[in-house]
Amino acid sequence: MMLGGMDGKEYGALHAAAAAAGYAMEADPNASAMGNPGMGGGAQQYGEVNQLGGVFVNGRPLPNAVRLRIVELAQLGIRPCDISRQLRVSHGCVSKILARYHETGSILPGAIGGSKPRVTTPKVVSYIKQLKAKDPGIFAWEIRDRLLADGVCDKYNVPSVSSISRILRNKLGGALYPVPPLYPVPPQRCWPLHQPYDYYVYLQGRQHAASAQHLPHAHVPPPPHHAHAHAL
DNA sequence: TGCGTTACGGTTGAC
DNA sequence: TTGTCAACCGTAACG
Repeated sequence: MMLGGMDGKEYGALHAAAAAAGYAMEADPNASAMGNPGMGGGAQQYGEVNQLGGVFVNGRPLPNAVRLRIVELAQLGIRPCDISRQLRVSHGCVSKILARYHETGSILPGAIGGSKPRVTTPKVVSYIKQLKAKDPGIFAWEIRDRLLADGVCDKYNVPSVSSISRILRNKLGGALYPVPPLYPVPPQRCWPLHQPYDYYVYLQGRQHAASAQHLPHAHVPPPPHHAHAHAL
């Protein structure tokens, strides 16, 4: 099937994204819950009904097929409000999915759940131990600077001063290695706030790792150019 | 009327 | 095993 207004390349890319998403209705626990027109949905299993009469599962992403359909219809030049009515998905949701598609090139929902990757890896801890052994009076923030300067960590995964302090206290033993006061402490920021896209990619990879194993390769959306423009 | 934004109640998964 | 936390979700409502 070829869609008007969309060349083969675009359409192929769209479906590649869907394929990478798993796009297996059977594999999606929500898929059969969608009894909406145009969704290819099966029998209603569970879920709530929105104002448009569409079925959704609160807290769970729309099935990939529906997400794909939204993008397809938009590519055909159909207005978001019409897509919303046709698929019985709230216009806010349509707007969100299209905005994400335009930004990342992916129809995939974000990774739900999980927590950020650990920054205090064994390598980092061992390096901190070395620094502390060489200079027992070193400040936590100095250690942090050294981790950056020596390339052990980058600005996105360097532990916070308080984390370093905790490592010194817990893993090195406060009695043996008295921890100097943290002050003066240079300004710092927390990891997820200034580099959300890295985390997005990390979680997305993690979440889809299982399903992507038997796919040629997962679709990795291009980094949004302003991913952290308003993240702070 | 169309649409971007946001509060809300919910789910998820690592720690 | 259980609870917490911080990410995500879609809907509904507002401007």
